[in-house]
Amino acid sequence: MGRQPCCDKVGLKKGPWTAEEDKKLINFILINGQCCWRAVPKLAGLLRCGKSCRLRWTNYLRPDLKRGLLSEYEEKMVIDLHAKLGNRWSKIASHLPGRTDNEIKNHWNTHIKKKLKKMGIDPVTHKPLPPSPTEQPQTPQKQQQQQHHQNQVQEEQPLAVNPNFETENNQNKEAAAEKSESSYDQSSTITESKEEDIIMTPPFDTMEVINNGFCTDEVPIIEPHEILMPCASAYSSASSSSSSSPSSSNFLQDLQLPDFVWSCDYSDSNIIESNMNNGSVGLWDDDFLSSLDLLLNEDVGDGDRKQVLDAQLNHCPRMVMDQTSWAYGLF
DNA sequence: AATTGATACAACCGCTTTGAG
DNA sequence: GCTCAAAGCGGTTGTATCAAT
Repeated sequence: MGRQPCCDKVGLKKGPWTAEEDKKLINFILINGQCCWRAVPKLAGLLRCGKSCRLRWTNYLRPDLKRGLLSEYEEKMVIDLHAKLGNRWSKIASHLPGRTDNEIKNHWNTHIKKKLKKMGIDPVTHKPLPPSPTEQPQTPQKQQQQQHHQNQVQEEQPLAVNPNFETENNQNKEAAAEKSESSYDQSSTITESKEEDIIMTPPFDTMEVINNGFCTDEVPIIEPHEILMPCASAYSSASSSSSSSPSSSNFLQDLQLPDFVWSCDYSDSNIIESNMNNGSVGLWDDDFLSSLDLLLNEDVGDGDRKQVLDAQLNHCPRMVMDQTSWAYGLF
């Protein structure tokens, strides 16, 4: 009974990925799509654990990833979502297309935490930090008043980070309503949807703090719709502004990938439509696929190339349709 | 120029959840 | 219904880079 272990861990490579390994992984997933990570290393000719391949793909190689610093808007969303969801990074990441849980987690630990502390906000509870011993301690009455005020804020100002949230909330409510209609056990359904779907009101008005006092001067203000960059330049700028391992920094240059639009703003379908209409090259456009094919199959003779390309193009629609996390799945 | 400390982020580890057998 | 591998997830570590001394 049971299955074979995911990997025997003997002779498996660890540490930073090389451009060659990235190339192999990209090539494999281009052809086969994401399936059965256990088999990926063997089939792709990698001395890596399947888990490692999955992480490398989801956190770094996935084509719909945005790179670079989080925009002010994204930071606000992260803070707000963290207030509601806690350290459930994958849940938070699901609200930020193109961002991974790992990326958000890292950004939280390195940037946002400090900023919140600087502002006198506890990054764990999202409540004002207790006064330092040098400050006058609050009387119980004052604390009660403050708590009362927070409760009022909670009641009076349902969170509205952005229109999408409102839509989501409505959708969640509708979903919850549907659930309750279809389920006899209403109480458990509601509890579950509260837990998983409904965006709860934060313990205090985070956005007020953000809007009034959030220090954003350390972060370049880039609205999501502005993040539409030629791949090569985007990566070179990202790698020049941030430190990353030699193997991972600028890996696209290592791979000598052609220029194309590596990421786009999934939050604005109009922009996507506009880009598609005006002929901007999306990642999985035929142009890209043929370019990448030329790269990845550079050792394939001209006669074989068309055959390989056709085979890959046949596979790609399946891959795109299969992966809901991918951009086109969001349309 | 060398050393040290801080920072950022990719990758790993180990626990939990999911689902196939 | 049980077992166990696969996948998912969050916490932690390792390492490259940069700035300060």
